[in-house]
Amino acid sequence: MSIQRPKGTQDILPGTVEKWQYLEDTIRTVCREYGYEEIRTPMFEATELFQRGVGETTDIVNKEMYTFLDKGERSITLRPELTAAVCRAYAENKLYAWPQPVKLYYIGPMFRYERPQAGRFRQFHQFGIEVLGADKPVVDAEVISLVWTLYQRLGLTGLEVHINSVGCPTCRAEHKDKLLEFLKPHSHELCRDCQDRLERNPMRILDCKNPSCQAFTAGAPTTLDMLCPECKSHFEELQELLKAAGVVYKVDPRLVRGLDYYRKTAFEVLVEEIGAQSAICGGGRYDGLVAEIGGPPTPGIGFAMGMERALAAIEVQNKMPEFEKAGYAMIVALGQQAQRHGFAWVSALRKAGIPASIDLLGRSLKAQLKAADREGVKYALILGEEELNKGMAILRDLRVGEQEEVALNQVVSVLKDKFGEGVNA
RNA sequence: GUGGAUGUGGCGAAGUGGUUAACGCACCGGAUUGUGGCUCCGGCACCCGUGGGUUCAAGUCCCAUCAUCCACCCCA
Repeated sequence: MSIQRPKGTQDILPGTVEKWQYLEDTIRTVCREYGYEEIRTPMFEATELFQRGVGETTDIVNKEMYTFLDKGERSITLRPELTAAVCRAYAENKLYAWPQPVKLYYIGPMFRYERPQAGRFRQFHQFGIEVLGADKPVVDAEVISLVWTLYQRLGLTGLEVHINSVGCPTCRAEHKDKLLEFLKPHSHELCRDCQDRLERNPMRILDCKNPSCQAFTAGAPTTLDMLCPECKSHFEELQELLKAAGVVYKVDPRLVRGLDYYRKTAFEVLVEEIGAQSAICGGGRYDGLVAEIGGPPTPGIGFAMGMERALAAIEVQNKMPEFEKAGYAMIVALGQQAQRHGFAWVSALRKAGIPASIDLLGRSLKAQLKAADREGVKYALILGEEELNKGMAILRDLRVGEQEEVALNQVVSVLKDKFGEGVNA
């Protein structure tokens, strides 16, 4: 096997696509119920969009982007996430002129250059939503409640919804000062990673998993401690609304999301059972991002859900439904003459809305029936020389094991009858 | 980028230096001429990720390389 798929990518084969389709269908249903509409943006964008939109200090921009020059010497990047792109589309297509807020969702592949592991891929899929043009806490609550509803619909249990507020630029700056003040004396005792973070993004030290760092930061001021009145009441109102909606959540003051654009609300949904990469969903508010990209000042909030991780969770919790193979009719033709007739009959059946197939390998009767049986075929229509001469066909019910002769000109109506309402369902 | 584990037919899996590389599943064919699901019989790896090396002899030892998996960083 000389050529294989690129590292961190997957082939989704029959037998597995059904699961994806199920997930996608469930997502679309919930989005429809919530009044969200789908948006599709390019798989690649100008590199600058992500540099500005996601943030120069983030790992995504620093080490995880698939970036290349196209033939016109433009720097292009395979989308590592979609929030920035959706904001770009909002500004570029002047969606701010539409009735606000604009409620969007997307489903599709994202690309990040990372070492793959359980729950992490170079090409992975996200479902996400973005609400643009609304800044009230109800929006935050609706977004979180949509995720909550989706997981319930999928039958998932034991999920933890963590919420936090990282404040606005004003209170965040204040927090940063206080935090540095607190950490400086301990700086040499922090782990090597946190030493770096001290320079780069001190807030992230708060969610360092290193036990000793956690010990040092136990009493550190959190963003919650420093919220300005506006941010504070926003966060409080959000919690009231979540309670009202019956969403079970946990306030996690140490929840800090990796992307630069977050303001106020940040949240995550965790599932422990799926491995080290347990964040199944992450999101938050990003007022200011649209303006950053060149649009009018526009508040926004959204989240992204890892579909591979969601599928993993559904799988470990045994919540994946069984997918039965769709029953169809199989034309079993014997000999060239019969095959020609049979070929015409498959077309006729299909035209009548009855799913039908015919042997494509020129196999023996026995082999054809065996294959039909394996594929879960309900009815086999056997056409041989004898039958053709009589203008008949044998209709065999493979489930029951009984058969009868049917006049060829009645085949369609008889089968239509047998398949009943299931045909077009 | 760092660390660990693994690498035998489509899949799972034996093989602890020495003749023709077990077995199970799957697949293909057959068991009186045109009938599936059970059973029985038969077939299916010039070769053990790749390249070197050690040895009279290697799937079995050594080195390198590649790939996959898991973990770290970080994230969905």
